[in-house]
Amino acid sequence: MPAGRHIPEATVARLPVYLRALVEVADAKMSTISSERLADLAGVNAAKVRKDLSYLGSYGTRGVGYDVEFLLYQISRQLGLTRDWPIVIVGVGNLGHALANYRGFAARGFRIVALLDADPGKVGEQLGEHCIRAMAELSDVVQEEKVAIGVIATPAVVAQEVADRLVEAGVTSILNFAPTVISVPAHVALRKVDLSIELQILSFYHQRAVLANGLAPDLVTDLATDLATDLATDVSLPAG
Amino acid sequence: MPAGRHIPEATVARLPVYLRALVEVADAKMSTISSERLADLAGVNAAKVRKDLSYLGSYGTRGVGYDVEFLLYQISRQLGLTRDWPIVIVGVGNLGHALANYRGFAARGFRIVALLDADPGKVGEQLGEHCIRAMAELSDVVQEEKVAIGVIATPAVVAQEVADRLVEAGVTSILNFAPTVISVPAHVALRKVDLSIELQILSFYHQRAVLANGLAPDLVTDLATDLATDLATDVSLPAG
DNA sequence: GCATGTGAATAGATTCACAGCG
DNA sequence: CGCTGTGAATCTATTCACATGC
Repeated sequence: MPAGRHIPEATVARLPVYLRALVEVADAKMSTISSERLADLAGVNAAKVRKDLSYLGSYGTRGVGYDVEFLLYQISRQLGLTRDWPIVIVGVGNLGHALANYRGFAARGFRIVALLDADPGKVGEQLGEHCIRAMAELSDVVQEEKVAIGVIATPAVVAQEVADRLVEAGVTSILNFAPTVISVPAHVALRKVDLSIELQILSFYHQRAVLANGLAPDLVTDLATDLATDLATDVSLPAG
Repeated sequence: MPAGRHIPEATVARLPVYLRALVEVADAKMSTISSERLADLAGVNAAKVRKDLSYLGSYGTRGVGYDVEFLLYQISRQLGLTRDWPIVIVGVGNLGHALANYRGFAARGFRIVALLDADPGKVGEQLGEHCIRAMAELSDVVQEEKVAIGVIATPAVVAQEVADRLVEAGVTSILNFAPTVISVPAHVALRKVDLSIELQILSFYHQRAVLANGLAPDLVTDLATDLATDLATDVSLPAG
């Protein structure tokens, strides 16, 4: 069967994980791999691996497994990683810095072609092999370098404006690290990474576990407060 | 109705987004908000907001909306944000640096109590108000400060070992930034943030869009290659 | 024999649409 | 009348279980 259309979102999100596992397996000179082994490496179960891979086509061999190199190529191709993608990073604070130095991008074909910042004090500063450029140059850079993806690493307050300017300049995919919701036209792909939200989600499950294990003497007071809260309707909030 | 049990995972993941929106709304001195308005601010639709909030309890008023302060408190409480959570960050490279300086953590009650690194060259170095400590101190710090959450910002190769040591020291929630799958006992909550995976997912949708718009003359060659690939079975892979 | 590939079954999330209530 | 709260309907994702084919 020639690769079936419409790969589910959840599957797409797992392909990069399989890809990484396969790179390791290939480095270890294994030439085939079973769905079960790949599942272990990817931290999922074997049925999911098989279903996911079946969306790409029937690339395995029954009784044997998947050819590692072949699968590597197919997944790379699906993810569009057989070519380089030029990216720009807007906002060179702590996070922008870390992103600019992050070797994982280059390793997967994401080539940083420019670092931009609105702060005139930063413009001109050298960072690795890049010189920080002014926001005014955004449009030119995007056009000249055919930039596909823009990364927003600015403070939240300016994130929407930066997104607008990226879109205006012709960028059609955006990765947003600013801790705020931004909106873009329908034709622009948008993903977000929010560091403090991840911690808050963890906090939820952590608290849940603590409560479940009865290990939280100091939570008892809070439960009392909660009860009061459920009965009363007016509550003053500890400053957020 | 007193708050119903079992909040779905997808809902939990959105609560922090609502929380942030509500903080803004509260700052703007609005005292009530409709599901529709909150949905706009959070970038979702109104039905979802109502369903999500209904899992916390019936906290709205028909014909009016939700009381902003009250909702803020209820969500904070569910997320366990009415108290401080001591966290440790392991690995003070580029990312660890950025995380240590990230103000969003403190703003939500995540108090960094220690920065640790395996590199003896870094130990002793001052970073903000923290002095980088040796890995050997992990266990003591976790115990003394009752650390709830460990953040892994190390290279991938040592991430599993760091996770093991965190668990051993008594940490029950882990946020992993290292680009690798790690496994932890069932009682430990684990979340991951993978920067390069996000870009790869974007790349998929980007490529998809480009193909759909017929804007990719240089992809034609690739399609030919694909076809050949589908017919042949042996393929050499551009180095990953 | 053994591991893939996949329909069918189940579980989970989203959306619809409207009854219920301030 | 307006907006919440929620069953029912729909859509998406996961898991099961086994026929299929090397």
